[in-house]
Amino acid sequence: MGRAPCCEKVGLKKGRWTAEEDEILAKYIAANGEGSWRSLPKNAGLLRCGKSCRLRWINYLRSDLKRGNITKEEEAVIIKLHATLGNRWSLIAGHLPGRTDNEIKNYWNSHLSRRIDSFRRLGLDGGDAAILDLSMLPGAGKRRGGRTSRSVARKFAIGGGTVGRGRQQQQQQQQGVVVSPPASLVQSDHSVVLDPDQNQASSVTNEGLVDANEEMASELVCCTSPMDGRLWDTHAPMEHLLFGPTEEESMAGWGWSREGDSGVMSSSEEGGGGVPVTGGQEEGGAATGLGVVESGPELVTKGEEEVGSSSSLAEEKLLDWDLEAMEAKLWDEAGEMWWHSEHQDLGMHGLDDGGYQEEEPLDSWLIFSGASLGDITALGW
DNA sequence: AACGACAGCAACCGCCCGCTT
DNA sequence: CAAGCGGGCGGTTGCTGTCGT
Repeated sequence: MGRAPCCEKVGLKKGRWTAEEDEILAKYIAANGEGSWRSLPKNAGLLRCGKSCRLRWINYLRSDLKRGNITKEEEAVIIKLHATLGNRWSLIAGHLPGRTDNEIKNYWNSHLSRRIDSFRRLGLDGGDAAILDLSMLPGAGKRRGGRTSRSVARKFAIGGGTVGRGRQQQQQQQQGVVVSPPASLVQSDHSVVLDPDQNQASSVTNEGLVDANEEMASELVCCTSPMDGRLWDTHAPMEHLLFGPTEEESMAGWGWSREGDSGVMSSSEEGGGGVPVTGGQEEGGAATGLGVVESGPELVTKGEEEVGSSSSLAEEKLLDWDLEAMEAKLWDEAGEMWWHSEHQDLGMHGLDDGGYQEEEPLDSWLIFSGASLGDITALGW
């Protein structure tokens, strides 16, 4: 039994607002103030739904709006906050004066989700996505062959996490309930097939150590789920992950062509001393994407209450990470860890000369491994 | 020049929540 | 306590301009 509609839709105008309508609405609100949206159209003489009036005012007519030209700084804030808050656009907008949730949502869906997805596939983190430009990618500048069309996105339930993802699933995510692996990994035409069961059985288990040995390193790929931040792995060959299905989409030239070159997070000693990665809530484990240190502070499960109570703290922390302190603490508690990876060879960090970088910067690792601010908070930072 | 595909954006829709009655 | 209402939020859709063929 649904709610009654907010207004009688019969005889009401829909679609684009005209300048005349804008003027009427603006003048009415200037004289009478905001609120009473249901009765506003009638009182103002507008043939519009009250909700439509509210939306038009909040998103476009308010005087304190910036509108357009989102800066790099704002973009970075959006990316960081989205990493923790997910699609809670109103909360994100609260950190960006003059920006509305609708504007941020649209910007994310049309610009950032695509970019982040691209860089995640390359094994980079969201911060890099904020810095680097899509135009760096091969084939950039051509509009075709880029973003998945909405019809296809709907078909395969992909596309920035906004298509085909309902409120219930979002709540499950926030509460730490295990959700399905990202459809982009499961059903994409990149031939990357990630079976959750396989995930259980492979080196990155829900509660086990990341235990990648050299043999696995030749084929194991770690991916961060854009849906829930979990760390997934796949035994799909790297080139299947990174390289598009067509020549046009090929990422050739990005330095991943060497056989066996893959990003694998490893423990310092095989089977011990490493960083356990908890990926779900089964068996009582915390639902985190970050490898939570077993000997560290008590885990905080990401139930709705905890998330809600710590969200503002998390936002502040996210915007002001003390990475040095985090790193020191993590090293103290987790022991040695590093990226057993040459994924810096991508060239995006300027190491396209084939140089080997043993240690991955912690911030990259955290983001890549899907750490959320809840995780960081749980670790006591 | 015409057409189709796509991106970007404005706006709508349905659901949820808090408050009031 | 239940129902209704107002408002807010996130997801989705439809329109329009742009680009490539």
